[in-house]
Order: sequence, then C-alpha cells, then structure tokens
Amino acid sequence: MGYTYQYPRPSVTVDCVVFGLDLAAEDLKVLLIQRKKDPFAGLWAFPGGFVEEDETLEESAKRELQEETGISRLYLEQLYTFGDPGRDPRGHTVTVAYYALVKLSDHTPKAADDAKAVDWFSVSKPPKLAFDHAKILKMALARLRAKVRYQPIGFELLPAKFTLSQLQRLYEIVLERPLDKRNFRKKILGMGLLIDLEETQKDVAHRAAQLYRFDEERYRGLVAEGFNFEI
Amino acid sequence: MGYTYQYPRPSVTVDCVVFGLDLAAEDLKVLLIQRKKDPFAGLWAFPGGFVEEDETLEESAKRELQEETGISRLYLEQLYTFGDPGRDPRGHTVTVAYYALVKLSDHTPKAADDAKAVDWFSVSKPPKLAFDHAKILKMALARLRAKVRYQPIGFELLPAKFTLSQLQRLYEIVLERPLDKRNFRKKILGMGLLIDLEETQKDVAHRAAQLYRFDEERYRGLVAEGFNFEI
DNA sequence: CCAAAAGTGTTCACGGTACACCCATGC
DNA sequence: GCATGGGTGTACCGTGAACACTTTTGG
Repeated sequence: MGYTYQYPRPSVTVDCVVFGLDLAAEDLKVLLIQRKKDPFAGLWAFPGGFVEEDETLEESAKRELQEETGISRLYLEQLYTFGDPGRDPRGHTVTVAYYALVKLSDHTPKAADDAKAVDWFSVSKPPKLAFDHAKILKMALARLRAKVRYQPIGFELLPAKFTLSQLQRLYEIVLERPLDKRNFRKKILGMGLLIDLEETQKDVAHRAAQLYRFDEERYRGLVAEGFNFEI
Repeated sequence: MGYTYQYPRPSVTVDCVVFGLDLAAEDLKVLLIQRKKDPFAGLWAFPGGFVEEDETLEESAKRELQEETGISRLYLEQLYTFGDPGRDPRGHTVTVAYYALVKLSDHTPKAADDAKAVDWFSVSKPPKLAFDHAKILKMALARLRAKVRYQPIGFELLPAKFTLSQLQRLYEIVLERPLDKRNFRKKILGMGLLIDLEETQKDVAHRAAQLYRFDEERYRGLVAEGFNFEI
C-alpha cells in the first residue's frame, strides 16, 4: 500500500518556533521537544510534522502544536521555507517554518507531558538542535526583533493585563538594549493604544503599578487611517 | 514506474514574480507566461515549476527562470509559501514563491520566444492570472514596496549607470507617490552610497545629467557598522 | 531663443534623546 | 525608616518636509 507518483516528491513539513517571555527571569524562551528517535535522537527540535492532505499550512502548524504541546491560542506567522536537500538525512524534505508568540503564563511547566520531553529554553543558550533548526531559530529571532519594532506583536507575549514596566522590559529583552523609562512611557502612551484598567498590581513589595491592556480595536482603526506603530 | 511513498505527499513547486522597471513608460512591469494547457489554459502565470531532487529551492527558482525565460542574472528573494489545498485543481500543491528584480533593458522583447508567449505586463493592470497568482502578485508588490524603503534593492531595477532623476522616478513608481527632488538628492547623496562616474548622459535633448553607480562595497561596509538604508 | 530637464539652500516643525528626582507601598 | 520599583517634565538637536529659481544643452 502506498501513494505512487510519476516524479519523486520531497516531503513537506511544518515547524513552529514558539517564543515565550519569562518576565521573572527576564529572558526570552523557545519551546523545544527532545527527539526520541533517529535521526538526531536526544537532540532538541521545534514542534512540527508532516503536512496532511486537505489542510492549509497554517492549519497544519496549529494542529502539530496542539498535538505535541497542547498549545492552542497563539499568534502565528509564516517565517520562511527551508528546502535544502540534505537538511534531513532521511530524504529531501521541505519545511515551512512558522514562528509563534504565546503568553508563557498560560503554558508553564509542560516538562511532565505524556512521556515526551517538552521544555522552554533560553534563546541565548539553547541546547544542541536537530536538523537545521539552529539556522531556523536564528532567522526567527531576527524576524521577531525586526517585527516587534513596527508591529504591536509584543503584546502577544505578555499577560492580558500588564504594567508599563513589564512592557518596557519586554522590549528590552527582545531588542537586547536598554530603553529610557520616561521616553518609553511618553511614546507608548502617546499612541493611545493602551487602556488604563484603573486597577493596580497586587502583592508586590513596593508601590503597585497601574495595569493596562492593549486596545486591539483602536489599533485596527488607526491602521486604517494610515497609522504606523513604531518603538 | 513511479515513486511510491507510505503517506500522500503534496507536490512542491516554485514560482517567480519577476519585476522590471520600464523607465520610458514610467511603469513597473511583471513577467508572465501564457499557459497552453489546462488547468487555466490561456491565462497567464508566473514562471515556475516542480522542485527536483537534489536542488535547493533557490536553485530550483533560478533553473525554472532560465528555462522558461532565459533570465539568469537577477536579485532573488523568497517571498512566501502558499499551500492551501485547492489552489491547484490537479491536487495538493505547495508553492514556494520568490520575487525577483531584473534590469528590464537586459531582457526586453522576449515575446517571440520558442513558441511560448512570455511578456511583460503593467503590475497595475495585469491580465487574468491562473491559480492563486493574483494573490501572490499582491503580496509580492507589498513586499517590494516595503523593502525598497529600507534596503537598497531598487538599484537592481536600474541600469548599472543611472541618473539621480531615474533613481527618483524608480522610487516614485514603486511607492506610487511623488518625492521632492531637492530632499531626495540631499538624502541619497548624503548616504555616500553613489559613485559619481564623472560621465554624463548622451543623446538627450536637454542638459545631460550626471551618471552614478551604486557602491555595493561601501554599502556592505556601512551595514557592518550599523548603518540603516532608508528612503 | 525656446523647450526640457538638471541642479541647487534655507526655513520650520516635530520627534528622538538625554537626563534626575519625588512618590507610594510593604516589610 | 528603608528598600524597591513607580511615576513624572524639560531642553536640545537632528531629520523630514515644504518650497522656487537658475543653469545647461539640443534642436
């Protein structure tokens, strides 16, 4: 039994580079799965797998993520397609890579999954990666760093309610450079995209900060008028 | 005869959206091929075809372009991968789309190719396109318009020697808005990326303009120092 | 001498950047 | 009362935007 074609066909897979922000450790994390089988048994890889019939690439990416990590709600965007022959020793495989942003708080420990080793790693010192996943990670990071500056995707990494300091720390972690507090607040509040929730942090050992949420609706409205988000 | 696999596999193709700049007509053009066979016989499509074993996606794109249009030297960049089931009525086909920039002067008539209808069309009024190529064209245009502003790829569309007015017209055509002549010159010359060839236009019925060429080497040097090109 | 495009400076407004202190809260 | 982060305003500078006339060349 099998499927026969006149010409050879490469396999098509999707891979997801899932980013999460660890505010406590002030670190950007990536979600990886440890491979049980060869090739690259023991090394870590992005969640992903074969594209099935009758599903779009994005559906495929979401399905694999759900199956392998239980993650469902996320920001997902196509990154790049890698198809060098030799990138998979088992045969020509073209992989469509996606990158995803999730709220780490929604998907914390994960390690004790169904016998599968799934874990978050610092993007700055990841374990040894299978296939060409180190190259994919590098490209995903570059894309995230570029995109976070001109699209309000950073909010996808934060809890729904966040403080201005958390938002600033997010940008500092992703962009790997310090930002001036007063200028940051002036700029971000000036855009009018944050809704003051009239609610403050609880259980902090210092003055409690104001909580905000991102005004998605207003953002769409402003974009329609030609507004450009920029940090 | 044939190739048999345990699971069904989508076909993998590449498609190239080739842009050329028609300075005489002040128009941005795209290179299309008329389909002889069904599906979509008679409609126009981007050059492209199946990815073969043992070639990278980019090699594949270049090979198809060479075979179908004779074009070889060009700027080529991956655009996006389209894989919706149903985008090809013959079966699930994933296509990795590239976009390319060529110097139109090097590839002018083309129409009288080996019985194949190949022609340049204005991007603003293309003919009816096969498959989901209208969607791909739209995305390629958006990418070009965005990228031309922060990467010096526009030069790929101009002859090696060009005048400042031609360069300005290029940006005006691609961005679809007028630019101020004095500000444009101030900015572009201020970057120090143009080499004055100490040579002027010939055979023009008005004051001959100075010719320049893009200083690729200096651009790479500046980028290494953290320079960002921007129009 | 006329048509056509080349070439050239200045002013103004705005946004980015630099920078330091007081405030509220919990322990 | 002290440690910890929260919250605030102003001055300067550089860049982007607006804007009009003179020069050169060929026909």
